[in-house]
Amino acid sequence: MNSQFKKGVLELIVLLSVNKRDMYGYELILEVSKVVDVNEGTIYPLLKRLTNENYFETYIVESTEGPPRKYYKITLLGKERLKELQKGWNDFSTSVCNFIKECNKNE
Amino acid sequence: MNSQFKKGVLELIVLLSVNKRDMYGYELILEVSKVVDVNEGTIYPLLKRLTNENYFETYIVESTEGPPRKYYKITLLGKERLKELQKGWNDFSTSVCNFIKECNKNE
DNA sequence: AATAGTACTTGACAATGCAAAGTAGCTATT
DNA sequence: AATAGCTACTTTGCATTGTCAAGTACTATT
Repeated sequence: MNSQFKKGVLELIVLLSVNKRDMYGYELILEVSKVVDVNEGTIYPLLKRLTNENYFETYIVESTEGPPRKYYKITLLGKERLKELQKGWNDFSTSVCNFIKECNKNE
Repeated sequence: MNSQFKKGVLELIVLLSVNKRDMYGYELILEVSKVVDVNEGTIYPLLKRLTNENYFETYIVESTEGPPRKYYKITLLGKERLKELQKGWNDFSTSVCNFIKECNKNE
């Protein structure tokens, strides 16, 4: 799969997921993987970035199945960012899809 | 606009455009700009890359309106690449859109 | 000759994703 | 108790692609 397509979109997918309910990193990797293939080394740094940008808050919860889990919770700012990104993706993807349709029409 | 979304997609748009008919760089910038904002410094290097990868062949045509134009013509290999990219984009964008729908359903 | 539009080139830079390696805790099997 | 395997997070170096800005150069218009 063309990994370039994912650029920027993973942020949207992660924001959407955490917006539904608080999640921890490892769980998010499994969740995001349902949509697109993704790497550990992509998600964890992304979560750190989104936390630094105040889109997420975090808290630790002990686990009986392994090491403690760092949960991510979306902030108000995060919800705004999500809204913005979602509109951005929507506009972008529909205009690309329209262009593709136009191009394939004349064949 | 989120410039990350464009990653990889500009290649698709350029391939689609040149697949319709031979075009020169400056013309392509105007064409691509109908779909998404794009920069000179993005398109020309991209055209060079696609030519190096044998997706395009080029030829020069003199112009009475300015400097000579370098036209790009898609190759057989380019057509295969286009097909592949188009399927890739299609799969990717529909799965992202489905995920977004799923997430927004429960609200 | 000065300006504006056409046309192409290039270099330094930023953002994001990937691969790989490492740390560490827990559980089950041997 | 030692090993393996799963859970969970971190970090570093790298590749790719897009942006910005500056520069070259030709043509037409004022």
